[in-house]
Amino acid sequence: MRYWLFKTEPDVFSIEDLQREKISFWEGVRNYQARNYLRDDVKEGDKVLFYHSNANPPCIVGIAEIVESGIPDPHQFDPNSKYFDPKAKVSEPRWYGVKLKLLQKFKQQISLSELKANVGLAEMIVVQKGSRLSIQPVTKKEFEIVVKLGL
DNA sequence: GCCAACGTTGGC
DNA sequence: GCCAACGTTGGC
Repeated sequence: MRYWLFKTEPDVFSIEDLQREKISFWEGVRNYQARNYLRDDVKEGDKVLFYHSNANPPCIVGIAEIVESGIPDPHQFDPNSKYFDPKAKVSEPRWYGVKLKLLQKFKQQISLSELKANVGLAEMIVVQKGSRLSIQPVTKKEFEIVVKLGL
C-alpha cells in the first residue's frame, strides 16, 4: 500500500464535496508526471492526504482512500468539457483518474507553514519550493506524522 | 494581483 | 533537438 498527497482547489472541489458525494472521481489531471502516477502507481486501498491549494491558508484537511484506480478520464473525449483533449483517442486514452472516498476529515487542518516547520517533513515534496505537482508520493513516515497532527 | 517556477508548444 | 514564447500553478 502506498501513500499520496492530492492537491485540489477547494473552490473547484473541496473535502466537503467529497464528504457529500461519498465516492468521487478525481478528474482533470493534465500533467504527465501526475498522470503517470494516476495511471501506473495509485492503487485501490492506497491512502491520500487531501490538500487544499489556493486556499487561505493552504492546508491538508483530511485523508481519503482509493476505491478504484486506473480509470481513463472521460472528459478528455468530451468536446464540451474544459478538459477535452482533441489528441486523445478512446482506444488510446491519454489522461487517467481514480475514484476515492473520504476516510476522515481532520479535526485540526494542517497549514503549509506548519508542514514546513516540522523537522520530520523536511523531505516532503509539497514543502519544497516551486513544487507544482498535483499528485505526489508521500512516505509512510510522513503520512503518519501528518495524521498524528491532524486527528 | 504579483510573480517565480515550471511545463508545453512550435518555429527553425 | 534547441530554445523563445507562452500558459499555468499556487504561495504570498
